[in-house]
Amino acid sequence: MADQVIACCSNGLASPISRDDAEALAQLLKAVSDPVRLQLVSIIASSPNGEACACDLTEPVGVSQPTVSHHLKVLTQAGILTREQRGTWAWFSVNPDRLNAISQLFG
Amino acid sequence: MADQVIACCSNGLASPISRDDAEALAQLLKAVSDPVRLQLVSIIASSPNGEACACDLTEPVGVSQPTVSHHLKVLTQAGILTREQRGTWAWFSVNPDRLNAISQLFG
DNA sequence: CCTACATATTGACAGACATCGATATGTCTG
DNA sequence: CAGACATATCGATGTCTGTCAATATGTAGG
Repeated sequence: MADQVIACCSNGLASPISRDDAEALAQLLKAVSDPVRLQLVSIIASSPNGEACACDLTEPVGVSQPTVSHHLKVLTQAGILTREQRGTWAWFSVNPDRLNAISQLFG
Repeated sequence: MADQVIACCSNGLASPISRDDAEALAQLLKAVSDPVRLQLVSIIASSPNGEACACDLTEPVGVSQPTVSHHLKVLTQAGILTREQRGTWAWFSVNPDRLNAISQLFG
């Protein structure tokens, strides 16, 4: 399982990984392998309270609203972002565990 | 510059990153966002002396020789692998700095 | 309920990419 | 130099993906 690969000390690539694990990890990595999505994550992570409204994300990244919505969905489905509806607005925050998983894979 | 973003403590996403930085980082991340490439890196990293011959890489990942060659090229061009020709054989080793860059970005 | 606004979905399209078979290039050995 | 073998390149193909305009859905406020 990918969770074991991601586990503890030294990095998760210290022993050969199975195709299934590689497949799961690649899916997680793909989610952050896009410039717009990296910008979105960095903006959300550095916002007050660690959360940001979708309404404030379209302008700084310079793509259309549907495209931002699409990227937010990809990141949310990958478990990297958490979505919370608050009235009219959708607030997104970063899931640190998911990012740490990537960090530990290569660290 | 991407190198600054990758720099030190806490993670590199703690402040909003520019499109150019995001573009450079995404390119690096894309290189490891493929199941076959993740397997290749893990196999090489866990080999004796931290290096492996291309001849030993085709079988374990289960794709054709040209495809493996292609993936090795992508990883090498991204600076993740180093290629060394030794007679008939090509030996590949992992560049730890490059992986640490990713680790610190998310750590 | 109707209007205004925020967000998501749909459909279309262009570009990127993983993969393969065929072939070229390179290197050693006899 | 010829044959064997390792690796890279080429060309083709099918699939995935980022993007947008148009539209739908949802959520207040008057």
